[in-house]
Amino acid sequence: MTADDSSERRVLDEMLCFSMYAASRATTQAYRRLLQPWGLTYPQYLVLVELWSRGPLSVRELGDDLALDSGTLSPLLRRMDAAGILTRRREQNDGRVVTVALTARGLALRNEMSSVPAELGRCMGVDLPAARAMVEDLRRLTDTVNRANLAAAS
Amino acid sequence: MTADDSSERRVLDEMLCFSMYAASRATTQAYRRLLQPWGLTYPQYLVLVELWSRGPLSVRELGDDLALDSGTLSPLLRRMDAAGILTRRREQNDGRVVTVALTARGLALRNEMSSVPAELGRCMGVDLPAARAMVEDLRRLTDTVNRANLAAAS
DNA sequence: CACAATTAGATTGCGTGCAATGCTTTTGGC
DNA sequence: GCCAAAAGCATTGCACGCAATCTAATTGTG
Repeated sequence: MTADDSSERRVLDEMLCFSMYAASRATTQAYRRLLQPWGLTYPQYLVLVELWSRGPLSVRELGDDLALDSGTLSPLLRRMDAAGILTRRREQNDGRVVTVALTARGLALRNEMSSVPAELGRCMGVDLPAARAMVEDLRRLTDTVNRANLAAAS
Repeated sequence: MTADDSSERRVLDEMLCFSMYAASRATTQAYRRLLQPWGLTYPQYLVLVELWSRGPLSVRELGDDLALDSGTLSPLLRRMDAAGILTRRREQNDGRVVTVALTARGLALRNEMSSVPAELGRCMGVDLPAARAMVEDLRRLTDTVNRANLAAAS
């Protein structure tokens, strides 16, 4: 690796981080607009998508899927509960576990909001093969970074 | 486009958003660890990088570069000011503008923190051509989404 | 069975992000 | 010069994200 490569690396690595940071905020912004009619935020929508596809889940399972901890999920789920979208019930057989389940209203949202993914896809303007490739790259990068974070924590 | 393509599109578009969201949080987490010795957050580090490379900037110029508004930057800059990293001075010739400039301490951090980008690059495990391609893809996507957001706002 | 260790959630505290609003200063139209 | 419009920033309010801590319940070990 030449000295030029080495210095371009540094700049590019920081640009890559910033690009992901900026892209994530821009798409969250798009979601904010699309979800506004239902008064939902993007992470709340993610919870909905998980419950639609997987059925009732514990807070821990939700957190594993979305990479969010109880410090984020507890108040978020409380708000969605207050909005009548889901219920939280402590399990009988294991009093530590709280199971999150959609209400009829939460289930009904699946049809009401069926056009959201397509609308969002239009906003991004990425064709199918490119989207596949980006998802693959981002996943690999996320896995690598998470492993580095875990290794450094121990 | 077949029906299968159409349904894969929807899923993939949502996966792409989530991938960016997850990747952004994972890298921010890596930065959190690397910046901990200096008590800095990732957006604070971004402000530092901007001021290192471009010199004193107004709050507006910083906000344009980082896509952050005064609601985020004002308290952030206040904290960095309190930490002795930078100063905020209202301009004489235009009383609306506040110019942000690094202190000697803020400038000194450039050398102290010179290894941060390389450390972060290692965490991500992406080679140079792949990083270039990802930055390009993410930029284009961000631009497209931002244009869609602006168009919908008007 | 007793009891330490573990697990699942909730809570607290702090720093973003961002919409909405307010204030001050400057600019542009007349 | 006057005054409405615009620009630049600060503040408020709310919802994340996440570290740290706490509580309650369960599990594992002897």
